[in-house]
Amino acid sequence: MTTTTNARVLEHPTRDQIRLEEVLHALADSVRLRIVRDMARESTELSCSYFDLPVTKSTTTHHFRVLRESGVIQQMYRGTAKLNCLRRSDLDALFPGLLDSVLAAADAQDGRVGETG
Amino acid sequence: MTTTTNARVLEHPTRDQIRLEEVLHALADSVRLRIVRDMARESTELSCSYFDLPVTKSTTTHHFRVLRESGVIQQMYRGTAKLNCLRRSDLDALFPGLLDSVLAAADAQDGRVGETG
DNA sequence: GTCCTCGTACGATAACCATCGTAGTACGGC
DNA sequence: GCCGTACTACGATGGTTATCGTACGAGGAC
Repeated sequence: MTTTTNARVLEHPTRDQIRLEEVLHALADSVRLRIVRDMARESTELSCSYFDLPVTKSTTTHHFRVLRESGVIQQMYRGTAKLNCLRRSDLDALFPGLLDSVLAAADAQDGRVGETG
Repeated sequence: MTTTTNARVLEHPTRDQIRLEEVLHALADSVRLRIVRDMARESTELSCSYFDLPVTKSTTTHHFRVLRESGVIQQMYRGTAKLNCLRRSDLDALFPGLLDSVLAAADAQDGRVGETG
């Protein structure tokens, strides 16, 4: 079935459906936290292949889906690529300060662990 | 072996050993988030049995251990009871604003979901 | 000493999850 | 139409976790 229907519709939770526990769970994985940090740093739409992750592509797909379904990121297709961006306004509206403090904490922890130099 | 050694010593991570991912994971469970919120509200040492949780005692023990080993709470024995308190100063020093934003987010979500009526 | 309460340890179990490999679909270039 | 790139779907797998029940230990009350 070479369906030409653009079935490439990605399910996202609405703002009201975003749950704190799921967001925390999404951020509690080091691979996903790294994705989120990269996205916050670039602050533009990035394709999945932009990220150089220490896992295979299928695992990458899995992590992006967890992030999307928890409401942390938004994904959209553009040609063969899939663009990702943080749902900053939604997260900031629901959980003021949460994302920023997580990002700052991750940066601070990198400094503590001392992988940067 | 009825060892009378006070082996009732509880392992806690030092401040430097606390890892953001583990803290987020600890907070990403609804039972544990509830415990943390109750502790933050009372802001005093509470025994495990203070909390009216929808799980059995052994599961409660498990959740308290996860919270302790991730560095979120401190536990100490006093007689037959075990007292718990948040490691606020450690968490605030490592992850400024994180705990407060999580607590505020949990309160806001309660308001949204409207279970308080 | 005898009980009671509080919490732990251990084993079991079922669910979840991070990971992979392979096979497949969607889209753009030629 | 054909191929390559980007990503997905599916099945498998091994590890972690949330849950329970039962049996046990530690300390206080009597």
